[in-house]
Amino acid sequence: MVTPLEKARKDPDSMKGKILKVARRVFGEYGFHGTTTRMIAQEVGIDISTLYYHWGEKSDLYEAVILDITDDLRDKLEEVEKVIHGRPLGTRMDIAIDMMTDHLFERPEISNLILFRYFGKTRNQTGFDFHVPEFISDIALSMNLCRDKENVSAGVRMQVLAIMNSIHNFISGENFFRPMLALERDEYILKVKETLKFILIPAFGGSHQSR
Amino acid sequence: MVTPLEKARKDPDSMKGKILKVARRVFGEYGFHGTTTRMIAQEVGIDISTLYYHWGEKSDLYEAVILDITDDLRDKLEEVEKVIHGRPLGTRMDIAIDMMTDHLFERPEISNLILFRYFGKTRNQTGFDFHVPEFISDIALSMNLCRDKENVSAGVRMQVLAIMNSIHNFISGENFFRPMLALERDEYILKVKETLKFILIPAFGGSHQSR
DNA sequence: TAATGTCTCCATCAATTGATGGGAACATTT
DNA sequence: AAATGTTCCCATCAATTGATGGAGACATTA
Repeated sequence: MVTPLEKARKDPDSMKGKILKVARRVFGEYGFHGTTTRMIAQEVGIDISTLYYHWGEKSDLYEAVILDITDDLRDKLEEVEKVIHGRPLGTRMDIAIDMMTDHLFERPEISNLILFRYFGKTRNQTGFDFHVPEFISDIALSMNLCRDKENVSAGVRMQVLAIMNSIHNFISGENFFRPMLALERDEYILKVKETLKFILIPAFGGSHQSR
Repeated sequence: MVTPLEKARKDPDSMKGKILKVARRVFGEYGFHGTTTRMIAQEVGIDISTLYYHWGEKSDLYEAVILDITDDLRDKLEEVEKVIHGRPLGTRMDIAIDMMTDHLFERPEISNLILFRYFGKTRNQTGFDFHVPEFISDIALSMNLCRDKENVSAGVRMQVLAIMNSIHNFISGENFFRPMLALERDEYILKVKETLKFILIPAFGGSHQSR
C-alpha cells in the first residue's frame, strides 16, 4: 500500500508534492504555531481549501513533513556511511562533515525542523516521536564510538547528539549568524566546515579508543 | 529614569516582576507564536487584562523578556570572567563550562529563548537585535582566542558561537534528550558537562596559539 | 473625608485562523 | 456520452486570540 506521503515524495510535481515541499520550508522557518495554513497555500499559489483537500488537518500535514525530513536524513546518513566505510577515522569525520553540511545547506528546513522539535514545545503535543535513537546508534557505530549498535552508552549518545546539533546550529542559524559575521554565503559555508572540523576532529578524529 | 523592565527586575515580587518571570518561562517553552497572553495570565493566576495593564502589547512583553535574559546572561558572563581570569587555559574552560551549565540549567528559558531567536522567524519581525556580537568578543578575549576585543576574526567568532550553542543545546533540549537517554536530572547534568569538556577542551583548552 | 494612583476583574470587539461544504471546470477513463 | 477523479474557488463557521473600556476594590496621601 502506498501512503499519501510516499506518493507525494515520489511525485514532487503533483499538487500533493508541491504542497509538501512548501510546507517543509514554511514550517521550518516559522515553526508549527508560527505557520498558518493560509501562508502555505499562498506560497504554493492555491486556495486554502485545496490544501485541506489534499492533506487534511494542519497537524497531519506537519506530521507528514516531519516524516519526510526524517526519511531524507536517514537516506543521506546511509549514503555517507557507504562512502566513508573502511577509511581511517580522521578522514571519515572530514568527509562526513563535508557531505552532511553540503546536503543540509541545500535543505535548511531539515535542520530548522529538527531543532524546533528538540527545543520547542507544541500546544496539543501529539507524541509522534522522531526515531532519533536509531540514527544516533548508527552514527556512533559509523564513528567507531561503539562496538555494536545495541547498548550504546549514554555518554556516547550524547557525543553524537553534540556533533549533529553543532552542524544543525550553523545551518539553521545562517540567517542570524551570517549578517553578524558579514560573510557571503559560500564563505560562510566554508567557514562552517572549517570550524566544525577544528572542534570535532581533535576530539573524535584522532587516536582514541572505541569504548 | 527607571524603565519598567528595571523596576520589574528589581522587584520580582511585584505584579510586573511576577508576570515577567512567568513570561520568560512560557515564551521560552512555546516561542512567541506558540504562547498566548492568556496562557501567561493563567499561569500567573491573574486576568488577562491585568497583564495588558502592566505590559501592554504582547510584543512589548516579549521584548522585555528578551532584554531581561540578555542582561542576565551578560551579568553571568562577567562573573565567570572574574573567576577564571589569570588561570591557565585548560582550567578556564573547565570552570567556565561548569559555571555556565549550572547557571543555565537553573534558568533553561534563557537557552530556549536564545535558540528560538537564532533558529526561528517571527511573523512581523521587529528587528530589535540581540547584542550577541559584544558577548562573542568578550568570550573570545576571555578564552585567549584573540588579542584585542576589536577586530575579532570571523573564524574565531564562529568558534565562540559553536561553544555557546553546544551548551544551550543540551540545556534547552533536556526535555527531548533526557527521556531518550533514560537519565535522571543530575546524571544528565553531569554527563552534559562531561561531554562538553570531552569535545571542547581538546580543541580549545590545550596548547594552541591565539590568533 | 476626599483625592489619587494602583491593581483587579468582567464583558466585549475585531481580526485571525483552522476547517468545511457546495459547486464548477477539466481531464481521464469507461 | 457517462462516470470518475482531480483541481479549483467562493462563502462561511466556530473557536481562538490580541486588545480595550469600564467599573469596582484597595491602600496611600493630602
